[in-house]
Amino acid sequence: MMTPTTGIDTARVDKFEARRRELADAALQTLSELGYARTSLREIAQNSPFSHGVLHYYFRDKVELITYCVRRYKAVCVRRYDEIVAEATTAEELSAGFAEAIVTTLVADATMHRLWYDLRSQALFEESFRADVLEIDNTLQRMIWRVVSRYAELVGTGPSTPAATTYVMFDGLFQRALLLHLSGAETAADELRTGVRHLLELVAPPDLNR
Amino acid sequence: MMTPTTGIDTARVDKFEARRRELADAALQTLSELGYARTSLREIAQNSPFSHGVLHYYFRDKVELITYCVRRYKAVCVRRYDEIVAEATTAEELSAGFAEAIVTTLVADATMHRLWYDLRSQALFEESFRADVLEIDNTLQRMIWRVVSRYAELVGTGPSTPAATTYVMFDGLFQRALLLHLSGAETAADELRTGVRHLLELVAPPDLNR
DNA sequence: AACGATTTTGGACGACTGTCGAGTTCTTCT
DNA sequence: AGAAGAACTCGACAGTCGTCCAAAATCGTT
Repeated sequence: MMTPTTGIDTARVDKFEARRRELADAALQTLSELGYARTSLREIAQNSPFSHGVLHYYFRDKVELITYCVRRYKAVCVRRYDEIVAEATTAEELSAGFAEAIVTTLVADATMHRLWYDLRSQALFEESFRADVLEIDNTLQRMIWRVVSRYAELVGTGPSTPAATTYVMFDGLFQRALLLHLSGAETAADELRTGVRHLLELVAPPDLNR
Repeated sequence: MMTPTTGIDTARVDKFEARRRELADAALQTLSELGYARTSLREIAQNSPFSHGVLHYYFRDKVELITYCVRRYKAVCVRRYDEIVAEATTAEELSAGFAEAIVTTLVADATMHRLWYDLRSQALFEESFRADVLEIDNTLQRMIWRVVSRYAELVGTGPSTPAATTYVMFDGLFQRALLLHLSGAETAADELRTGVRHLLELVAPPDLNR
């Protein structure tokens, strides 16, 4: 017979999880500011209402904290991109809306995006990060695929490129734009906008026989 | 009147530079193994015939060493890609040779490539890395552009995409393949090969009116 | 109000970091 | 051979790191 889940137990678990999230958010804040290599547990704690000791009360060690952060980042990420997927009725509308949304997040959430690329690079070295990174990549890939598929549909054709390839092309475009933007290039946003629109046309070419 | 450059002076400078290169190569070895975040000066020295103190004899501080390493990496990189640029006489030959060369370096030089992506991510946080990273990126972009231009020429058309966009698409493709390869996916190499060939066709579509 | 459990604090620990400099070894030239 | 300078070693330094833990504070229940 299983132990029934009492109300008090779930309340405790909820509170525990809430605090974990709170600490993870403070950690994400610090990580996006300093980067993985320069972020310490004490620095994270200073950007939170707690002392540094509490981190080991809610997380076994640093790896578990960072892993939890990466997973949490994904939630933020998906939400962000879900907002991007517009309910456009024409190809032109979708293309313009999508490009605009990407450019907006490039500028508004630059530090969070650079953290993502930092952690993805860490996954090249630390095996413990790989599973989560690959999962986030796949999630983003599906997002992009939905946009491109819909665009191709509106244009009256099918995507000319596999989902995986399509995603990495958009990702490469964004990554480069992020570096330029953080380097102070005012042209970064504009280049990204035209790049995205060009790429959309490329992977979903207008059906000439329509 | 300028001070004439004596033979002995240049010999000393040469020796000094030679040792700097030697130390930088040891550092690159260690960096590619451990990643930026986990590499210390002592660890670098242990992967060299010298003690850790010597690093401050040849480099002012850690930043100068790493910067020198990045610049040196570029030299290796360019050499590598220069080998890739084949003297193909047909589009098919060039496409096959280029794809094959990329797949080969993906497997053979995986740790060096992951170091590059690590350092490029660091440039998102540390301003001191940006100039060198951007320069290397531009160099790689020109390499890719040469291949794509030549391919388009052989196909009898012009590239359909600007140089910057073309580069980041190939780069995104490679970056993803590297993560998959290091994660143990045997399919990574094959996917990269087909991805590269597909992308070549995409950015330099065969001229149907020829 | 008082008790036990949970949560939080902050100091201590050993290990490691980048940096520095005094001393030793090796080169080079007269 | 011996002096002068360059090249190198290695211990010391002041910090910082992740981790742990005993004590204090807070909370929920009676």
